[in-house]
Amino acid sequence: MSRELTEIQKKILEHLIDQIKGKGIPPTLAEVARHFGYKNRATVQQHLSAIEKKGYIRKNPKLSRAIELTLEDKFFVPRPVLGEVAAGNPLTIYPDAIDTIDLPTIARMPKDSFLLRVKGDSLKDAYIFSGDIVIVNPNLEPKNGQIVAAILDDAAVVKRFYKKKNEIELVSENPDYEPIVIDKKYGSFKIVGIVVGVYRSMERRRAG
Amino acid sequence: MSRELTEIQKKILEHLIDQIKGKGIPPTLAEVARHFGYKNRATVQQHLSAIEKKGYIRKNPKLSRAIELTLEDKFFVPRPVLGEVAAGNPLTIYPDAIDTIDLPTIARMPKDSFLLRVKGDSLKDAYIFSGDIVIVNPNLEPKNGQIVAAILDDAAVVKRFYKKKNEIELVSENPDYEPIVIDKKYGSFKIVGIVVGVYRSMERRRAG
DNA sequence: ATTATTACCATACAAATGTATGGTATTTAA
DNA sequence: TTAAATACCATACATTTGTATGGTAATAAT
Repeated sequence: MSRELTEIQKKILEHLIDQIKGKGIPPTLAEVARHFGYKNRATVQQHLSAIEKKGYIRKNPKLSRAIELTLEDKFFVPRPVLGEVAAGNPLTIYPDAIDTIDLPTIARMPKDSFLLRVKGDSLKDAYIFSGDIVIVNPNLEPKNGQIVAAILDDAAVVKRFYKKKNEIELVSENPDYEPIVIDKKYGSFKIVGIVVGVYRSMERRRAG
Repeated sequence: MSRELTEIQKKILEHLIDQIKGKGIPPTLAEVARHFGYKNRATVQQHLSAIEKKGYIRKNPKLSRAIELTLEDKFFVPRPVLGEVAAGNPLTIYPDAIDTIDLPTIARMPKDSFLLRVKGDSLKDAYIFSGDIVIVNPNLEPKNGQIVAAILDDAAVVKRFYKKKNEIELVSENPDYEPIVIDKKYGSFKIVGIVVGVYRSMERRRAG
């Protein structure tokens, strides 16, 4: 028996990861069946035991929703990086995921949050460096002084946010870059979310 | 009705968090009952609805294990920091948790991993700064060049790991600090785990 | 003194759940 | 050509699950 998953098994495993990581709770057989339009739980049942035999999940018999991801043992799960973001001058953003990084399983994405890779050094005084992954939560209201990800004229920036009377000021930590001032009524500007964290893997870095 | 949890409700909520964050799957009523020695699910049922009324969890009726943590909406969950660790000169380690930080809910700890707060600047060239939280995984074998947390003479250090013939070399990123060389047979030395990630909250930091 | 809240217990029940078994059709491998 | 694996379906069954209801006892609040 090969360790390779079939296309359908792959899709089911992806769905399991999405549910477990995103919704926080593994689905039941019935729920998976519903999601894929299967008329029957037994179909899912058989796919799951195939996936389990190939070593990607572990099931705790008799218990409901007891699907564990064996991937967790490797401690890293692939996650899409939605774009690169200029901490210095804006960069154009990409329509789809530009890359996939191995985010550790400790980093469970909150619902709807996404990752951006930082390019440039304008946030180095906030200890965010080129190559770091920032975790952006789109569901929080930005408060003064928080670091936000924003879209400005179809490009993305990561900067510190300050609300003034009629303008919004986006400030770099690095004094080499001038603050950006935007009129509140300006159309091509949108706060995407606030940066709730920075993650930097130790994997690929070596001592200089 | 107050928003305060009773002692027992607090214990049950903690157990829910542990199960959801640690084991990855919310428990059933029966499982919680078993854990606390209750003879009956209805007891748990009533505690859960009390906790839900007070706003700490949300239940999806009729579905099994459908307990969501409302805490997630606040995006930060208290997590114990097991000690401080000197990136520069070693510091004594503390027997118990020295502090609790608000780790974002995105940061789900892998089983048995723990947090250490970094003090000192010897890792600044690896972009780890004083105050950063490093996530340490004790279940991985260190490879050359990886950053490890180690105990040396009852103090903890975070340094880059290199295995030589008869010695182990612990190297700081910061050239101000000399490498530490330990004979492999030396007793009071132990690798605690490898640093799988760095987390730094954006919360309490302000622009200079 | 009375009412509410808390902290348990027991019983009951419909619905959901995991699993087992058997079947069909198609594709892939030996 | 034959056998295996894949991808579905249907039916059946014991257990588990969430929930409802009712009860007791202790404590806290009014």
